[in-house]
Amino acid sequence: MTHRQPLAPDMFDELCPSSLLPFRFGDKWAALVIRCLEDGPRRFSELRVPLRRVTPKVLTQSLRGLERDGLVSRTVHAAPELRVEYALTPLGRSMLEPLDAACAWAAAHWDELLDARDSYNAP
Amino acid sequence: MTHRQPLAPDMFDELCPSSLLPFRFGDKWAALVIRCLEDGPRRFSELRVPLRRVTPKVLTQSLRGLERDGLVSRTVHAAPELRVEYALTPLGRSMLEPLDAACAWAAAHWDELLDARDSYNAP
DNA sequence: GTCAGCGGTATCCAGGTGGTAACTGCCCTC
DNA sequence: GAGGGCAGTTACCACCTGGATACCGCTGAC
Repeated sequence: MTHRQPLAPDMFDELCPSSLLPFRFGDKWAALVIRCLEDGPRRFSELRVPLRRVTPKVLTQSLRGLERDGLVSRTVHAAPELRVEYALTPLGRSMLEPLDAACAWAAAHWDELLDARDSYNAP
Repeated sequence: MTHRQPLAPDMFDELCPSSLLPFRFGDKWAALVIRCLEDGPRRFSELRVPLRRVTPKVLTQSLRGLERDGLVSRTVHAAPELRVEYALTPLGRSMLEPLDAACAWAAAHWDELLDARDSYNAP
């Protein structure tokens, strides 16, 4: 399986910072990484395109965490050139379901959430 | 609406520490608080029973966060005696859906997750 | 008048998370 | 043989979260 479209640099520009949401999947960037891997394996440098706010160190951390939990696999192709591919494992793919549920909730209640914060800060 | 059963001290003893899961809802204790409020409003001291590992400061923090996000309401009854009740708002109740999705995923894949960690730490 | 229970606060502190900046080794191309 | 891309690593640092401990004001019961 190879991937179709290159990842766009502004892929997550519209997305609310995950720190605003009342839930998190894995560490700060894990959910976005999983989204990037949704339709096929990606290389390290490929992931850095939409996640350009993340430094390589932090991206490595996040990927190692996902790998440790068996959600993402890491494959090194040494020849003909160095090529490291990250892909969702079946377990990782199964996590798209709760992730989608969370995203759907956030999309449906985003305005309520913002209103609640506003009226709490300035009542 | 009043609550039926008192909360048991060992309510969450079996539950895996949320830090082991690849996702979190709100802060460390928020998901458990929401579960406690699932079938009716509860008092501060009532919540402390199953959440006895949480100090009052931290529980207050968590409740304030949930209140700020409009997921939980706080009502003070001054008479005849001081009585503070926390309850799920409709928004908070709507969050049970993604929360259940996450719990179902965790229950279904808990063993895989543990295996993945084991084999990562000792390959 | 003292004491317990309620619903918290105040203060301090340790550890973890995320970020910056710079650097590395390897291969390939020019 | 110099430079550039790939896939990171290293060292350092700031902030935030969560926890420990102690304390507070109020009320009602004894």
